[in-house]
Amino acid sequence: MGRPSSTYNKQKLRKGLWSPQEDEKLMKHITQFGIGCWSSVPKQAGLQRCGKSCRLRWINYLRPDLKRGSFSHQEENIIISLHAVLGNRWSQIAAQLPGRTDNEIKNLWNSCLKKKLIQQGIDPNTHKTLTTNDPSENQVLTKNQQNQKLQSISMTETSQLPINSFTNNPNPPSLSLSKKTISETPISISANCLNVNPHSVTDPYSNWVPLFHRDFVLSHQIQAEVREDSGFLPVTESNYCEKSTSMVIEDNFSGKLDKFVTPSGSWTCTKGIDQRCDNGRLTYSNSSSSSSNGGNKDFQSENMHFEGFKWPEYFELSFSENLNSWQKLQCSDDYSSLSEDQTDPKFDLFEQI
DNA sequence: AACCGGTCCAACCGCCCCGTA
DNA sequence: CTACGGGGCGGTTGGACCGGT
Repeated sequence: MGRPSSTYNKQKLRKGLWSPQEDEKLMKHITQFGIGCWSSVPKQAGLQRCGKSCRLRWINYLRPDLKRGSFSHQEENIIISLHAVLGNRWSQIAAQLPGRTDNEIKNLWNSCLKKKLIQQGIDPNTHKTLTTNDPSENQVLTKNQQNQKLQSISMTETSQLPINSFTNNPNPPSLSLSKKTISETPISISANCLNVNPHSVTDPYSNWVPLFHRDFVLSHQIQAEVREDSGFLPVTESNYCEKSTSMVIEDNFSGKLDKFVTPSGSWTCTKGIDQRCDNGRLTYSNSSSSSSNGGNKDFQSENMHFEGFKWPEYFELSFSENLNSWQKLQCSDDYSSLSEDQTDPKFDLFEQI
């Protein structure tokens, strides 16, 4: 037996566009009572709508954290890149774009981005050049084939994710992970370095750095200019990490980030080693007495531990202007081999999580 | 001014998955 | 195990809007 059915939804329900009065009622209700059982919202809010309609209206229009206005070039590139990896999984794509809805992205894709890619000679379905005559290139993938593709994904099909401007960004830098595939058997692993390729060539249209993960999309919203002779990402914002920064983790990710290391001092996780995240936010504070200002600072994440998925392979990348995509130059298994080596001393540390 | 075709997007529809009893 | 309802998701649609004739 499910939940008791409501006679309310048997009444004549309104459809179509929402009036400002209806918006106001729904907004008032959510503001007052929060998001709960959508099926009971129409009755409680005095709306002649079905619960689903209310939910949709809230998610796609009334939600206060929605970003209005047209998509930026960066956002469009993210969508194209993520679509290459995820296909029409709009909700997962939307999860990488704060303030944007799956519906909005879907509409943008169908009305604009598809055409844009075709104009560039790229098949919007396969994200490969349209010149190929191989019929297998254009066929719809089966679910198994999709999974195989996700498992052995190449950089031409993966993401180029933005590193936003520190200098102009008043918000604390954040880092988010979203799960793209789920390992059949959860694997506890550790790795000793964030998989940021310091030698990445910057996107000619922006300062994006591709952060690639074989099984996950790593979206890194920290702005940095890539310095090719450096092992790390130099942070240009003078007061970056001055007080605290945070890490947003999605998809019930469990893991921890021990510390950032900067020339001016270490950053340690204030919540300690047992920190777990479930769609939560971790906060870090600077262990050094004060951070120096001015100039570039290198930072590195150390001892990043995850469970339930494999640590990514590490790729060298280059941006191809012709193909408008990132190309894998070479691949190192250093991290994946480390990650699966349970004799690695850091593995014990991870086991404590 | 009226008509027409194309574009865009808000909202609906149908399906699926999950939790509950 | 089954039935049922809620919620989420992707595909589709209908109407508003706009530019051209």
